[in-house]
Amino acid sequence: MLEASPYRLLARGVSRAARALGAAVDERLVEFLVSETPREDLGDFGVNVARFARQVRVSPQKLAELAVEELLKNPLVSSATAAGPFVNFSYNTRLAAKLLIREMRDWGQFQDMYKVDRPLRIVVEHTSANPVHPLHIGHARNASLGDTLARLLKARGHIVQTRFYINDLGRQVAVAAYGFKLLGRLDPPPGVKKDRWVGLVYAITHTVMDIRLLKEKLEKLKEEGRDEEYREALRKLDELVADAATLREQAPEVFDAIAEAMEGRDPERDVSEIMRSYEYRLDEETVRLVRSVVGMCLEGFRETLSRMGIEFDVWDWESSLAWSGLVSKVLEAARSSPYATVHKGALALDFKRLLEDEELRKQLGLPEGYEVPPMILVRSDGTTLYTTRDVAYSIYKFKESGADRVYNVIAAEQRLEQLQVRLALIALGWRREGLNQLHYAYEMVNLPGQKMSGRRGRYITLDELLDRAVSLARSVVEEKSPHLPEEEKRRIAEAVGTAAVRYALVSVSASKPMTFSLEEALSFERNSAPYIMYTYARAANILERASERGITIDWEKIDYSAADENKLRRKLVLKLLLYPYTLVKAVDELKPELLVSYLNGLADAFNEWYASGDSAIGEPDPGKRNFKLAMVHSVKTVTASALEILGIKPIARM
RNA sequence: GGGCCCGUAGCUCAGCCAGGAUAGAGCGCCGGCCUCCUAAGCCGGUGGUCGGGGGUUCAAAUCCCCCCGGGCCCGCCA
Repeated sequence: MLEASPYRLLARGVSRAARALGAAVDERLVEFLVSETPREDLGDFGVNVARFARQVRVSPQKLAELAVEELLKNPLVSSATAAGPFVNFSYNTRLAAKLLIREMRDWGQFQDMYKVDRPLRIVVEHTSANPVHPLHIGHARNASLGDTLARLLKARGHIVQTRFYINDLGRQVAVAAYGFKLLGRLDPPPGVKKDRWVGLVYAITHTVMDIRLLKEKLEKLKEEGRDEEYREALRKLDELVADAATLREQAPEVFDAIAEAMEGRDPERDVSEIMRSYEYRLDEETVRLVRSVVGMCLEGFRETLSRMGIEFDVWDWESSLAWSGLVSKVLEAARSSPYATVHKGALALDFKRLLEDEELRKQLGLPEGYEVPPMILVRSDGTTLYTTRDVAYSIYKFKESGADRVYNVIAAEQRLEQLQVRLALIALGWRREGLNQLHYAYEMVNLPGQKMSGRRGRYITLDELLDRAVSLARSVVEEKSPHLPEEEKRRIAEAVGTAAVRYALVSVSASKPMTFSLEEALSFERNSAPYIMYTYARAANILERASERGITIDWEKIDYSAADENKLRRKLVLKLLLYPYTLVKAVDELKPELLVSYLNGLADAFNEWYASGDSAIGEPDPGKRNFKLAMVHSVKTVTASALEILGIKPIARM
């Protein structure tokens, strides 16, 4: 069926015509240029062959005519014409329908068709949120993209493993742990979700510390008479105090307990001490404390992510990596490396000479003269930096999983860091790893009118967002399907609400900053998860109603001529025919949004046909009824498949 | 100052890598459609100097250069 796609048909036609003229054209390129014709009378699909004609040294018209001859040899092509430089053709709908429906009947075989010949072992690392506050909308974009990427690659036949990197050696975790130490207890108050609790303690601790620090700075500025800076700092203090007040409102006793316990201490030193003790495992009490705090947060993450259908194969602790000695190994390699340097008095790697390698620059896609600042590896207090540990983690990911390739789904703002890690790998002798670790970058998500800050506890959590989505979905269910049992209404609302969020997040290209509007994601109209799910439920319902009346599809007695009888049926058949090709393209280009827009188009075609009143169940002719039901079955099957890949569970009723 | 990403209809976005046939969706707005397999649906209408200016080309939303606007990066943060 992949070969029956218009892309392959035209590519083969053009390439054979060119070969007859003694030249070869790049079939991939032809495929890229295929498009639907702008007008029905021109045929179904076409391609402009002007650029290939130049290559073959004939006129575009001539090449187009030859390609037409080639196309006409294929029984799937009912007509083909040359229109100027364009080669256009129309499908033999009956044959296309027959091919389609036969493959759809045996779904397993259908799925095999878009698998690669040689599967790769691929790791997708995604989400990896700092375990110090609940997940927010930005993490949701990361998680949705990452999980969908993994599902896409799996559907293509690759062996995929998803991993979450628990970043527990950073300063932020130490601050959170410090807060809990000052507070003297771990457990959240009853009814408070664990990650929310960690987030609150973290924000309070961080903010109280910052206020202390800023006050000290203010005194100094006042003494030194630096008025302008003083006023600037004073304004900042006002903001901080306002944030602190908001935080205190949420949990006055907790706030006061932490603030009081901090009196007379040196919080900066305390936090550094926690970091050092933890990274080098100097005392078990600190280890237990940090692990407990992080563990609470992760439990919250898991809960939230599972609502979106996201689970991980492996959770990697950054600390375990350090304790295993792998980080030290990287440092040793760095010290004896020809790229080692001292930058601002600290051990660092200088990539200048590495980047002189033109071949390497090309492989990494870096232009000539591209500069990368030196990468500092160790702080003066002896602790390592995130980037350094990330180098060790990269090696670990490849080694542990036997991966051929690793995708890191990480915000675009970390581009430089991700590049430095790759360069460090290459510089230190892990060349294969460096070349095969790819950064899947995505831009930020904005909520209209929101400014978020984890440090200050200013954020809308993903939980809140999902809850709101579900409750909106709930009210629609109540309105549209009041007769359903309570339990089912609840299930539908949960499925639809969470799916709407997930779907919206992968429908915009990763490279674009997006504005997430819950209202739009939940518009429940076209172009949304609810619309697609509704379409699926509709198809499922037709088959259900049919079987209630004792009507089942007799696959041996399908009258394929029915496919030709009206435009809407025809359109639907052709749309279905495009699925495998679309899926392959979405995987190979790492663009889940292609699958999203395909699903929209398929749902449109199905709903148009449905609404035209061309009833399947009401069809008196058995052969034609078999055809229509088989078509409904195909829509249901393809929709379910695509939704699953997007991490959305279709439901039969809504 | 240097670098990366984004700018397409009132709003949210496809299309740009791989240049070609009157630039596509959805939302919004206006007007229709439930005795008929689920109306979370369908049909019709409305709406665009593709940020601006140059260039390359038979042909530019798409390629190149300059400029403007927005975001991000250039930490002994992650």
